[in-house]
Amino acid sequence: MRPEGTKAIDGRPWAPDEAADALRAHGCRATRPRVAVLSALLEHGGTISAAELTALAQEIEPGLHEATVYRTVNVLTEVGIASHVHAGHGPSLVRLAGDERLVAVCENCRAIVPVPIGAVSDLVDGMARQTGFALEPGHFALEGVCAECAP
Amino acid sequence: MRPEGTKAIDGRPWAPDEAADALRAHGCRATRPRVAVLSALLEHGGTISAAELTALAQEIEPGLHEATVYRTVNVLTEVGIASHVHAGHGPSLVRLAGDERLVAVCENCRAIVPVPIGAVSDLVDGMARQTGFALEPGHFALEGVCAECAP
DNA sequence: TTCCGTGCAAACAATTTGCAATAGA
DNA sequence: TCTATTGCAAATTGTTTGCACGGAA
Repeated sequence: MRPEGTKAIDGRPWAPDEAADALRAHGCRATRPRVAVLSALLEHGGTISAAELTALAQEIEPGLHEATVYRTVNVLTEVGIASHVHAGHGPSLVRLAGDERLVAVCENCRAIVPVPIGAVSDLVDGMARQTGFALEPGHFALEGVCAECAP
Repeated sequence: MRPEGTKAIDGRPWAPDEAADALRAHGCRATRPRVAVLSALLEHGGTISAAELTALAQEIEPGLHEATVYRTVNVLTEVGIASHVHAGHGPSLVRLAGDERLVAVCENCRAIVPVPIGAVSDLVDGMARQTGFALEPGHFALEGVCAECAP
């Protein structure tokens, strides 16, 4: 369960009905499947794969179909509630928008390690200055081997 | 055609029979399909998708099957001739090992932009020091919007 | 009531694998 | 010869889509 007071959508604290309210506030219908998906995402609070999100949402709404999760995630992304991260070989990951922390994924155990955003600000600035390329640090994951898996 | 004198496998200049020789030198059988795949990779000289590599190799060895390209790339990777890069949504990319330049992929036009390796050395050091996570900068691509596609 | 959204099944793309035939060393 | 490697087809995985029904607004 997400601790009370933790920042969620748009930086507001999370409340039980936030999911339905947020959906309506962003101009989406608050259907049971969508509420389940968004609640699961709020409750998890981190960066998660579609499969894991499906499993969590199905605890709230049994019978919910994985295709619905993908469609819902796409809707949430379009209206700015969620965003997705590409993580190398593995499936892409979902999280709340605004939580634009960079993540690193272990190539061995698939662990997701958050990276302080400041760690890449020089890189982003340098790329913009030298090549005009506008990096989107929230859209990709770094890869390597985590401390646990290192020999 | 790759210009004479350009660095290829192990930093040596590329020569017509290099593919077969390199395969044998690394303990692999130099079969026609493998020679075709490695020649295509040498000739291209850059970072390329499996589908593109298949097309190039089929110009040398018609009828070559895509599954063989995947298997060959895996072999080349195991023996240290090639390496692969994960590039966000798109398919993963192949290149010669030792060419560990970081690349950035445009989310809009899929252009592949090389990034000087020095651009991430601070990030790699910082991650190692602060979290023990050993980044592999050659294994993932940065993502963002290239100068051409920026508004 | 009127569409939007859902479940389902099927399509899809990228990649891997089992198997019998083939070709290097 | 004798095993590594190939082509082919089929399985896998992650994700998207067409369609007819059901439920929000």
